[in-house]
Amino acid sequence: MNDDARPTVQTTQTSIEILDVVRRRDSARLTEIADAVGLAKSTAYKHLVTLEQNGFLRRDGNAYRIGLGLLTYGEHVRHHWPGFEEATEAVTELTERTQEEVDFVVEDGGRVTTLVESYHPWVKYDDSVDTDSAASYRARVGDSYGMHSTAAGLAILAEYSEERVERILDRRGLPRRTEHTITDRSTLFETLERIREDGYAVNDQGYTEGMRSLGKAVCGPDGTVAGALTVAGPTYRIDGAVLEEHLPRALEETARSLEAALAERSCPPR
Amino acid sequence: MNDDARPTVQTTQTSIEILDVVRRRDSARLTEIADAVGLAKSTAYKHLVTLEQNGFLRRDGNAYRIGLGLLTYGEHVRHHWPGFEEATEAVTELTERTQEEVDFVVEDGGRVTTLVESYHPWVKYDDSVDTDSAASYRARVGDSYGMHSTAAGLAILAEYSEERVERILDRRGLPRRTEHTITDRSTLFETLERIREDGYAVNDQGYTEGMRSLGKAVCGPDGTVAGALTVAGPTYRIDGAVLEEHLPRALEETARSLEAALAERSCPPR
DNA sequence: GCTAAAGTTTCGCTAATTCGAACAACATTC
DNA sequence: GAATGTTGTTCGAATTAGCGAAACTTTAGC
Repeated sequence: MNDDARPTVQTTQTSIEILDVVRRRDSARLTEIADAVGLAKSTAYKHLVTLEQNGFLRRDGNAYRIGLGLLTYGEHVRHHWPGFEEATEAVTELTERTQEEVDFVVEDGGRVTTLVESYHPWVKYDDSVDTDSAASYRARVGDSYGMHSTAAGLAILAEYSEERVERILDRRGLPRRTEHTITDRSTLFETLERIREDGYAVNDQGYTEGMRSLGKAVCGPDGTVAGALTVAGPTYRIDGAVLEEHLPRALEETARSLEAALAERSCPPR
Repeated sequence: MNDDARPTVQTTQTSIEILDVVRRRDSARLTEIADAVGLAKSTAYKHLVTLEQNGFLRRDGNAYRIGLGLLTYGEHVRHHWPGFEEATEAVTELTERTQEEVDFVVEDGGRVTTLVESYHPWVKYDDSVDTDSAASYRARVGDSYGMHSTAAGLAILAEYSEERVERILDRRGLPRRTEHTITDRSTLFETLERIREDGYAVNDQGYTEGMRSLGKAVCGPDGTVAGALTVAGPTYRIDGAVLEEHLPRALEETARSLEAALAERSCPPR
């Protein structure tokens, strides 16, 4: 049936789909899972046992959750990602300077994934206004987003060739998140042009209503894009001189020093 | 061949073994992987394609590494773990107070896994002495350890029934890490008795030569063990009054306030 | 430009996954 | 407290789909 070019292993695919169901529901039981992926109970059961034995799932009574084994893999990716240490320092520095939510993201498969986030005790949202929406929409390590709906993603796209951008669009489309999300290609390419002129990207509530963010691509020692730094906050604070001068300058300077750190790491001065 | 009681899915098991190989080698190529798990190249190839398509692996040229998809799962576990927020606060508080490496760990399958670690810029090791060994042996989120070789693990074991401890020992044994590791059962049970008297566990270089740590079990609202807090540092600093008075008191107080926070979370006062 | 090694595809065989049904263990309901 | 429904677990048979060997293509080294 599946005449897709690339050879795959369906059993593994099924196991992965089960993991996906469990993650999305946070907790799921056998019958529920079997229904969701369209498998016989007995088959799903065998998958669950296998995944549990390897620590990919954790069983609590008859409910399955994601297991700690996957934590080991996740942290491995982070700590072995080229430039992780330097990016963490840059995020810390920029967080202290701006007192806003700062993240470092990387592109993967046409989407951006958060690799480093502000250590949260430092970032306090004003309790008086919409704390909930702002706080609950914080980027979390491991979260991934469509590139067109985040400042960081736009900043990265602006560095890519037109055909590379097209390929990503073909694959991922331009799904709408809010009223302000860019949803057609011509607007996107105009925005990218603007970003190249300014040197940084602005995303005005394109992902979350009431949140504005700035992003700037960071190049690695080989000249290719290593990722992007992003600063985000509520619209009432990311405004005026902060939006147009203060944050762009801070972003620019931190990005530059991060690029320097990355270059130094790859060819140490000694 | 496999006459183990529990029904499993071998294909998935194979995929997991491949992931394990890639993680341990940090980066591996097709032939290398096929050899390591004892598969034909063509078979391994299909697994690799499947895992890559799902973001479990990332391909850089012909080298495979762990993919960002697994980061999503890993962070999900952390943030959905009952009491994660409270444990993070406790770790931060205890780190500031002690200025040493602090972790919160949980038991899983007879081993302990680090769920929260000190945010590292705060903890600086004295550059004058063995920085390398101490710094490189920092606990990292997702790392797991034998319970008998860490203070946190011992503290948890001391709360378990004798038969539960026996079951864990049967499964995991008492592998030696250093000259000081507890490797026989009678010594272990004596140590556990001592821990119950003192109210906290001390691990004197049982995991890493030159590192000493203290651990204290933390109970959840239901009375069962939720995890353990641990403070670790080089032997020259974890000594004398610090070892016998200051750290035990800090650990005790933080553990108590964490238990209070966990209780409050499960039955909010409103 | 040749050789060697590595990655990719094809294809038949057989082992292993799959499903359905039967069994056991709980909860729920009357 | 018996009966009924639901959920998890085991078993067996049919067939799918995972596996390995070899052919093919591409890349790397000399």
